[in-house]
Amino acid sequence: MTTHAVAPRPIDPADPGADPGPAVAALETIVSLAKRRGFIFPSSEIYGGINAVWDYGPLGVELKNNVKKAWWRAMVQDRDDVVGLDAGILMHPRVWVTSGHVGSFSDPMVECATCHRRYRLDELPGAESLSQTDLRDPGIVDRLRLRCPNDNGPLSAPRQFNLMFKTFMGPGEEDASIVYLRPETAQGSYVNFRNVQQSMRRKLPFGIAQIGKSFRNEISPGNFVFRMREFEQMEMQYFVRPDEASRIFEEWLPRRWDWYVGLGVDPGRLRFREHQPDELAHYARKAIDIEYRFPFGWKELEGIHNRGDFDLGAHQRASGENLEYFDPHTNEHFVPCIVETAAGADRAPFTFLIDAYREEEVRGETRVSLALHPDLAPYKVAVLPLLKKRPEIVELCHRIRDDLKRDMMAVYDDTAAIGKLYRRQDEIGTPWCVTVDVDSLEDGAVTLRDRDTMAQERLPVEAIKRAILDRMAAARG
RNA sequence: GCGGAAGUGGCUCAGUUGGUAGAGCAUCACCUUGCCAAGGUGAGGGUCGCGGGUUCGAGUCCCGUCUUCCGCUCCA
Repeated sequence: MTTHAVAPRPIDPADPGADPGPAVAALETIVSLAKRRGFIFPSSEIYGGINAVWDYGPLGVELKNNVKKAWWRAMVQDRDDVVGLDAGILMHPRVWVTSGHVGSFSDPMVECATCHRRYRLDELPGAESLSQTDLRDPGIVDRLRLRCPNDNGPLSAPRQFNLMFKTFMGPGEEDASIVYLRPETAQGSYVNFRNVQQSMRRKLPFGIAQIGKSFRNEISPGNFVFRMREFEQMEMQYFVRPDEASRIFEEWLPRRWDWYVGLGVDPGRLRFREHQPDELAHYARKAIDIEYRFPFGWKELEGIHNRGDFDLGAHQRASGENLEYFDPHTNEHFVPCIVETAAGADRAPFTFLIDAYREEEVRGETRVSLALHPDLAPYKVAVLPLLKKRPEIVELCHRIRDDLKRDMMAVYDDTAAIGKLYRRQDEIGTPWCVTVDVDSLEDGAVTLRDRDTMAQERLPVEAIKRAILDRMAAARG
């Protein structure tokens, strides 16, 4: 059951959205920390790197997996109206024709030689009604004497900007075997609508949740992992009666907002932004983004879309298969409408990282900590010896760590003085440390230290795991 | 894709008019200390993004290329 402890901010399309604000960490700081501490590395770095791809390091993959786990928990495990799916990255090529991606993802573009502005050829005055063949004709610009609307400069021949990655299915590189890497996971849910609905005996409304990689040849990737060419999505497609679509769309807004806030994101750095009619995607009836105030401005974190019956309707027409739903209560047949929540599985961890970043001046030194929600932290607990000279202390540390490891990510470290060991864990967001000292050997008690409050509590060794699990449950609310 | 800026140990940077690559932090070892980045001694780690050119000699000058950042454009 979802609670709404935090009221969503009102939608404010007039908000300029350019002010990154002073409270957010600088992008370089996050990039640097991410690399230094093993969260995110540039891909193929020893070869000079590859544009717009980043690799998750040992801590990054824990964080990202935890984010995906939290999303799956909220979306599938906690709900009885949403089921999971893991469709292929490769799909039948006709899927992308039907979805509109082949058409509007591969626009013929022309560029002005003097001002370098670019235009969709079919949107230039005088070219609106050209056929697909004409739009691909290299001589079309000269033939129609098209000039740049901005400065009347000469325009280049049309070039294809296909945002989909292509590859070849089968050993022969013939045209017939070209397939695309999916640019979104959603279509896998749509083409499996009937399979899921029938095999799981679902009645409307119900949803299909998917987490998986998608690929887009973005024109301008960048801002670290914000826009990558290979990225991961967490998408949920909710199938509804047409007369309920608007109401259900509105219901998902606060749910998704609360998910971020519940995992620790400062609501002051979140906002809703509704798409204006002229920026709506071809499939969308209504679209509202949840935006986060990144170091580089307000940017989309997640999109919530009322897609109407565009998707199943289009697939039904193109495939010739019946994708209608029969409502046993009203005896109606109809094509379900879809409310979609589409979140970035890279943007979300990125956001949690930025939002959790804390700096504090302590005696001239900068103390960095990541106030990550316990569910998201790569390590839940570090077991540390106050002194490592006594073998019994090290041995007790290992015993405690091994026991904790059965239930959570736990780590042992003894390569520095205790203060430094604590701060190392602070910097990677470990919420709790367990410290074993000489007294522990006598009284069987150890110190449990909290990352955010630095409060210490003395607990019997046997009570440590229960105490941590209780605190994790409490943090989950 | 265009324009601008920048690439030097893991990170942040210094490196004079071309003359054998440095610092701080980090990492590791040992000694010391023992609850919040303590101190001492030492060690490892860089063919200066990559490729070519000029030069007796290039981190430094020239060309190309890749990557990152900023702006424009674009953006499901």
